[in-house]
Amino acid sequence: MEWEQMKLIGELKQGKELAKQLRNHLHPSSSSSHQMHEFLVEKILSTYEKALSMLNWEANMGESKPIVSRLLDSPCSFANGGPRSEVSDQDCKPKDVYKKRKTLPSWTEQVKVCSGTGLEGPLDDGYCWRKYGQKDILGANFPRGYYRCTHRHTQGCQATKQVQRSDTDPTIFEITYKGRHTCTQVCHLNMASPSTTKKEVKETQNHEQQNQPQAKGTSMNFGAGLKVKTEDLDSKEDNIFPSFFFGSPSTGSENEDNNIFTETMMENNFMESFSPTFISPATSESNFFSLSHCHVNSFALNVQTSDSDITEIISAPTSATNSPMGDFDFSLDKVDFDMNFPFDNPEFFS
DNA sequence: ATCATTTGACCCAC
DNA sequence: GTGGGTCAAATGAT
Repeated sequence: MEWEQMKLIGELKQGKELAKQLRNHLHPSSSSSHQMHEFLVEKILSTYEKALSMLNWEANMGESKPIVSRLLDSPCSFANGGPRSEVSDQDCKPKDVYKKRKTLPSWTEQVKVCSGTGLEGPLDDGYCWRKYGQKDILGANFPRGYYRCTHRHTQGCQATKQVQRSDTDPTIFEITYKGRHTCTQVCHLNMASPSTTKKEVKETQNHEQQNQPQAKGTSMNFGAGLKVKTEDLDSKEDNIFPSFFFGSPSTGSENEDNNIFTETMMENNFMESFSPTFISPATSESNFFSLSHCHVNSFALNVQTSDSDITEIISAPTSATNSPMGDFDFSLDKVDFDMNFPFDNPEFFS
């Protein structure tokens, strides 16, 4: 077994331990929500178990290359994108590729932006996106923007998203994510990175000016105005990803319109800190504690087991990097990170 | 010079 | 045939 795999396994184990710690903090009370906590935490543990067993399986198969790399190298894998990707059709018939592309899991978030708060466009979700297309959609007042991960070529990350401004409520952006990030994002540490957001704002504002003028302003202010509703819409086939609903306990409202942070924001910050895999000593702590200011109340969970091969492939390598939180529910108010989290453990940041 | 966006064209699914 | 998703050359921004 190669060093990368051993390291990966070690980190997965660490994640497992962290999940256990989380379970300890979310000690079950009589409320059903806590039962849900317990259930979700158990799912996390089982996910890690799966990942570990898969790694062992890979090792037993005599493969020495890291799984993700192998995945991305595979000419027929989903990682090579659509039918007109760089890969020749010798090994992959276009139809097959399309089939596989179709199996990419997707989920939709509705990001609401309130005018007057300085947020006139969809908040950056923390990932680096590159726009590769825009389409006027039939029956839609606003064009749909197509974005893919900036690291598609460098790291083979196949994550894409579509940004569609709502017709009924122009302050709502429907963001459909497809595929999980397999890249090691670097720019996401800057939550307010305007790399794509400004563009999204600009493009939508252009239409907005045509259709329904609105105040301008693109400064990124996380404090107010952003409302996120995450839906699990697509996924008739093989959605393996959860949907999250962020509530704002400070407001006391059950309405998800009070949500503040997007799933990916949470994912990027919390999980980047939670999963030691991509953590850096210089940034981990600040990111980690920045979350303590988030009012995260609950995540609505919707998990489906996959029956397609490709989804299994996707879920395995990404579970430890991109979606380790996908299956559990937590309330930061209730989690005492300081007690058990090994910040001062040098191995943690290895 | 490099990188990101725009936009018309292409391809596939329906 | 049409609509949606993607590509890639042209263009723009830094």
